[in-house]
Amino acid sequence: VAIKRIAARRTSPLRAIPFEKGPLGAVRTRLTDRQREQLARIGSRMRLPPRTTIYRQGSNAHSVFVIAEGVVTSYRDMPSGKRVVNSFLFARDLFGLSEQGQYVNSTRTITRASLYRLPLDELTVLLKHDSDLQFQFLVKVTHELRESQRRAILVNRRDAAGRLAMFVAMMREHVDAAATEVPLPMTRSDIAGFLGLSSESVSRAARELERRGIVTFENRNLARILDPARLARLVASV
Amino acid sequence: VAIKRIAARRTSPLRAIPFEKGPLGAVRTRLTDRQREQLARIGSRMRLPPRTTIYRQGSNAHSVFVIAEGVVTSYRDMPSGKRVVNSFLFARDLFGLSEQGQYVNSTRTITRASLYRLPLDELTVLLKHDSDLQFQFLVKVTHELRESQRRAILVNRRDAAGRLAMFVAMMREHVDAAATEVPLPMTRSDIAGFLGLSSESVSRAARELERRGIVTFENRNLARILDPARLARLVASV
DNA sequence: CGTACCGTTGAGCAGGCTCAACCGCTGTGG
DNA sequence: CCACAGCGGTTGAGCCTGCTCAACGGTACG
Repeated sequence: VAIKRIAARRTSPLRAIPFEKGPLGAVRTRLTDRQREQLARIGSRMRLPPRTTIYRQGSNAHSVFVIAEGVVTSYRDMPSGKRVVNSFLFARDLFGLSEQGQYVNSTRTITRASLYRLPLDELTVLLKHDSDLQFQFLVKVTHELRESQRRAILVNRRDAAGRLAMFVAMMREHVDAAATEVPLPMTRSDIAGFLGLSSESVSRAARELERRGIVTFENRNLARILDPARLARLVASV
Repeated sequence: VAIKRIAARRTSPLRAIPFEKGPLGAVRTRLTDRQREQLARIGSRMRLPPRTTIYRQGSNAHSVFVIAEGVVTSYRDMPSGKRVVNSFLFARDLFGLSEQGQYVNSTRTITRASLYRLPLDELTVLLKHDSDLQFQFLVKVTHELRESQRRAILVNRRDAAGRLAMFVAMMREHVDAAATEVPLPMTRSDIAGFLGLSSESVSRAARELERRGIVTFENRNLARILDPARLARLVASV
């Protein structure tokens, strides 16, 4: 069943921006049917309900995961009790970073999610034998690195409203660069952990953006962009 | 000349922690003589004086670089004039991340440096043909990603002294995990940009660590760890 | 030897954190 | 179907820490 599901996908299961521009780069972001089939052969599909821990930091790393559907968060619990959210992951994102055989972060579903689980040892062999496929992974990890750096820049801002504006803009990209409705499936605490703010500050920042008429937060899981131009200016004014 | 220099190296030109533990993982962190030779064939060596810009953000990305010797900083200048330092790079580190044909960060030497320049198009071809070599790059980029996440955690700390302590501990790793003398070749501004602090706060944090008897800053480019145990505790208390 | 920049120190301010109380939604069980 | 319990979210008061602006000292490089 899993094989059929992956093989049937027309779009690539991995999402990333290529190293290079141009037609060659564009081609590289997609997998061939044969590669999809190979991944499906070693992988298995998992369906998980919301708020389910996938693995914990420090546990033995056996697999890498690709999201077919749903939203996942990658985070670290610090000794102080604070939770740092590294990233929110969406369809076609890859996760399961390990170091010396152990996962470095914990991951948990936010929405109901469907994942492909790729055993690490088998994936390693496959990547060594298929350099095109491996190149996809290289591009993907490189993309993650850039995203991580973007987050670092985001957190450098002093003002909470600016950080939240950047966050809304980032989430917007996952729907459509021109979308006005932006779903925020994660909790305010998750957002706070990602932005390096307290959840109170996230609340206040949300109210601030509403006061300024830039974004409204219709309910806890939906933001609406009222003034795209001013949002863009605020985001750019780092 | 460049070919000889790379081929002569006994240690791998790339530094990273492998995905997996065990002997297999250990082997993977090293390149074969043939791979070194191949990299040398497409690459050229550059020697640069201190404080020399290697490339600027937004310029056309033609090459990837590997550091043979010296220290390099990767940073972004923001519209507000603030400079965010993404990373400090040392011997065997890889840099030259690009997106759609353009470099995403600027890079500059801190000390005198010796670099291997690898043209991107030739490197791409080489990686596609040598999946073992490509695997090294994959491991390397993955390592960079983890480092970037570590920095994100670091910056989440509220206290300047704690951030600076983590920084000193990080720099210490580049010498020896047990070293008491830690060279800091970069300026206070560079450190501030990396830690997400003002340079004044870095100064005050340095004074604070001295006051507590944990670290002394003997001169602008050398820190001495006085109390490793308390430093470790401070670093861990995130 | 001079000069410009790096680094340090001080004063005052602003913004985010903490603690605390309250509100509102959601989901569960009777 | 409704009531209640619990948690996520919001709002307020006061504190704390890092930022800004400013002046001064030191050092490295031309």
